[in-house]
Amino acid sequence: MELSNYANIFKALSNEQRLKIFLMIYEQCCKPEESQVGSKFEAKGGWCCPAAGSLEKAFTKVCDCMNLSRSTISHHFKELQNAGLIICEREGRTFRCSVNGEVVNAIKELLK
Amino acid sequence: MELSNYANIFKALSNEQRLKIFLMIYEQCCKPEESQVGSKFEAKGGWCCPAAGSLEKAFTKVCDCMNLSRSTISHHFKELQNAGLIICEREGRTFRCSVNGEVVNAIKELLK
DNA sequence: CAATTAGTTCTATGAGTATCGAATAATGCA
DNA sequence: TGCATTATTCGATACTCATAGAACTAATTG
Repeated sequence: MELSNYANIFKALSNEQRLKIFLMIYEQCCKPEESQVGSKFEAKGGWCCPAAGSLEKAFTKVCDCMNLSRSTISHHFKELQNAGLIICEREGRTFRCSVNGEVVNAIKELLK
Repeated sequence: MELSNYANIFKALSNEQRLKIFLMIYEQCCKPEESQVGSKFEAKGGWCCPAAGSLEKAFTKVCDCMNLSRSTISHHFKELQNAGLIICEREGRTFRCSVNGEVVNAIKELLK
């Protein structure tokens, strides 16, 4: 991976609101046990992660947790996807979202 | 550590030039074996890391490797220090610089 | 097909960032 | 003490970013 890719990943995580969005998704997808109890984040009606490793209705749920307009949140999702940090697939009217483990590992490798 | 601290750390690494500066210092301080041979970065007259874990004349050396004005590089050093990623101490006319392991570990912990 | 729900795109705006060159300060040496 | 070296600060500029609201598109459901 190029230096510029790493810079883009860090850029995606450099905004506090966007970092929060990423961590919500990360927590739900990669640490579901922790997240059900005492999560730093709260979703109306609970989070629920039916398929392991991914989060259904991710956009909707994130919107419910944050004081940002939907357009801004949409923009942040795009940035996270462009950086390769998350992967979203349409599921009817909503999105199922998962974390790209390879990218997360790349960060860990860089700082090994 | 607060979410905003993490965001600041990522912000410091989000600019490609600044990331390069950080990685030069990181490589010299934390992976000296690798860096002496076949480093991605080159310093006039070699790097040399007399005291383990720190890099002498860091600013000067970084300036020699990069096509940026000294004022810009100075600014980038400040950002890296403010984020807590590096620690610089004056040594005569130059600076000895080291990586703040705690902050690096905090990133790894966040993505554990 | 009409109505509803979910998310996107466009446009505007204020704030922040990267960069440089010039002026300035700090340090050590002759 | 004066000079050279090293780094910082200042001011300007062009650029990027975060954000909201309005208009729009896509999918589902009655």
